[in-house]
Amino acid sequence: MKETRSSSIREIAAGLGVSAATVSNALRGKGRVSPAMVRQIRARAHELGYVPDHAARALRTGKSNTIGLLVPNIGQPLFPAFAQAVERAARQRGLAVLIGDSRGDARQQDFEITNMIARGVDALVVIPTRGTTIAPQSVPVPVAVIDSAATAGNVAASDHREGGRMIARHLIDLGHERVLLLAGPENSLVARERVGGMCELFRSAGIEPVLKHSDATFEAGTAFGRALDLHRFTACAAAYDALAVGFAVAARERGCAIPEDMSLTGFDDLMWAQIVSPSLTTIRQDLQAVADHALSFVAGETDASRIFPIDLVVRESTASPPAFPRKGGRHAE
Amino acid sequence: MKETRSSSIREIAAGLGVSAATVSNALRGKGRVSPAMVRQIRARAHELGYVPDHAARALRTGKSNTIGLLVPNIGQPLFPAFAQAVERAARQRGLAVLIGDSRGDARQQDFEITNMIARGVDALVVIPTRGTTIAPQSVPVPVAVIDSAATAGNVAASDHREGGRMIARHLIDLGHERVLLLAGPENSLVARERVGGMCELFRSAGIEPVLKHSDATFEAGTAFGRALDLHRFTACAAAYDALAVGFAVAARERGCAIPEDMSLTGFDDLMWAQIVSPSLTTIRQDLQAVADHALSFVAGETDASRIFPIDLVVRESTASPPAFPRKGGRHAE
DNA sequence: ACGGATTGGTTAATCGTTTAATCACTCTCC
DNA sequence: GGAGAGTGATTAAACGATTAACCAATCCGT
Repeated sequence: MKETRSSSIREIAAGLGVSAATVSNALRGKGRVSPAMVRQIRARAHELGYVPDHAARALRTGKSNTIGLLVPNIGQPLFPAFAQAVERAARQRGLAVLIGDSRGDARQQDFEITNMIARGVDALVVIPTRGTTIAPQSVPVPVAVIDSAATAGNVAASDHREGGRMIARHLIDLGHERVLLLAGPENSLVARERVGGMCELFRSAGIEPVLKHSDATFEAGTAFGRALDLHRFTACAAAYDALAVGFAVAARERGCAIPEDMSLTGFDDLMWAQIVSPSLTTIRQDLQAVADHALSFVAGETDASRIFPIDLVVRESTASPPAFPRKGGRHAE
Repeated sequence: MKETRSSSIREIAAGLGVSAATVSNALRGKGRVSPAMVRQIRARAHELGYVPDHAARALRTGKSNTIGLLVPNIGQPLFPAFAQAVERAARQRGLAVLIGDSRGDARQQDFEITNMIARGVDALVVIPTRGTTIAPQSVPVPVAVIDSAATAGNVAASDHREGGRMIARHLIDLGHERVLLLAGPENSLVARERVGGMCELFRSAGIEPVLKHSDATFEAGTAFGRALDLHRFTACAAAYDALAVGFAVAARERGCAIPEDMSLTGFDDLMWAQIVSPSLTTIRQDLQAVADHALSFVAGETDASRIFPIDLVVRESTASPPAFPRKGGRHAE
């Protein structure tokens, strides 16, 4: 009982006694067709519920009006949010989004890219999986790589380094001097930027943070929270929210109060950040802006690569260190 | 400097002095081609980096090897997890996934559906947005609707009703008699099933829960936690994890300890559930199983609709009520 | 050695749309 | 009234892969 599949352009043409070309022209407002005819054709097309065959158009024009979006792992909380932003930006331009998940695997990433190319996407938006890099010249369509500002060929990114600086400045202003830095994966360019920004400012303030590398997971955060000697630090700055939240849980288990005994910061402003208790001071990216720019890049509207400002979101997890003359206090600006 | 775009089938044919048809046959192992020729053709195709033009193939065969996935809101945490499961199931079948987000809007949902049809998807997997329903006969491709078991035309679903029963049984076994039920949106079929399952069992145990409807959001949970008289209840069962977590935060603010003063349960086992403190007793769906069945349905491998079992995950947020002779205790089975 | 099957291929049509090239008119202007 | 300029359409050739129909050999059994 499946409905009769949508009528072709020739059906409309036949019904009106004109040629297929005229219908095509009328529908798209090109060529030379009398206004009266255009109206008739449009009306009939609408009446028949005509929708152009995408494959045929793609074959003829070489454009599929589809872009590919490749994320490292859509299971991780930040990427769906980004996918949503890309999807919105794409729809505004009449583009559909083919989604791919590289599952943190470089080979899978390559496979997905060629697969999407084969499927005729007009462009790609890629968030490279850790430790990998995309060579745009090896891909026959425009590619917007979204990674760190320092990555060669990067097209759009948040200013992770400045975000790192903001976190460090915030902690320094609060009076912290002994800080633990959960630095995330060593081979992540984004993490490197974040950590780089923090270290830069800490050092310029005469502070040498203690760096710990790990995966960017909740569990890794928990492990550090359990293993480390927490009394050595008055603040812990994590390169990812997940690390921070994991650390918080373990710290609380050990009777370390946040922010009273130790301040804690994250990075990304995942949904968790507002929910956990105490709510997390963190950095928020403007994902929609990044996505919009990526789309306008692959659409050829600009050829500039851009770095987007980032926001410090101060919540409850940061305060001045225990024995510190209050300067700002708990809900510091 | 974009690479020369991939060669066509005729290019291979010309280079080997055979016809295009033979190349097509050789590449796909159909028709009659000598083994030697097949090898030659395959070799040359590989050497030229040939990839079949997807649009052309789709036009000719009417199959795009692409499915559309439509979710209500990819920003909400459960759907990305599901999208990942669908994507995996699709890849196993060599299908790509076109993703759409109906943003909780029925009109947008319809628009996305026709849009995807127009793009030639072979099938659709749809999680209907609340209060809407999909009429498969109005869609010219196979559709797997994933909703509640009770929905007409539903193809794959978790057994939300049984999940509700499991929660209720768990709370009853612990000895709770005064229970608050955060029932989620009234027009959500899934929520209705969950709540229905709980009520069914509570009532059969002589318990009449207090129902409160709202959005399935963290904020709504918080609002209830602030507004209600918590002393009236020994347990709160929420139809969604987000509601439960929101409620927990507000309850704690008011000095209500979970699970000592009140037990709390969620639904969905979002990542949060293990992270919040106390960790949340909740229900977990087997998303991969649901996704796999949806795919095998639209692939025509089965025409049965299936309901999948669901798991109770007992964590720290449930215990026997305050003045109750211990039966199970805090970490009850 | 001859009719029929089998093998290895070719031809040509087709999917639905776009687009350059062309055509048949009707105006207009001197 | 005839040359050009518009106007409103038509024709036909793509786009690249698939596939039914056809054809030319070769093989086999009797």
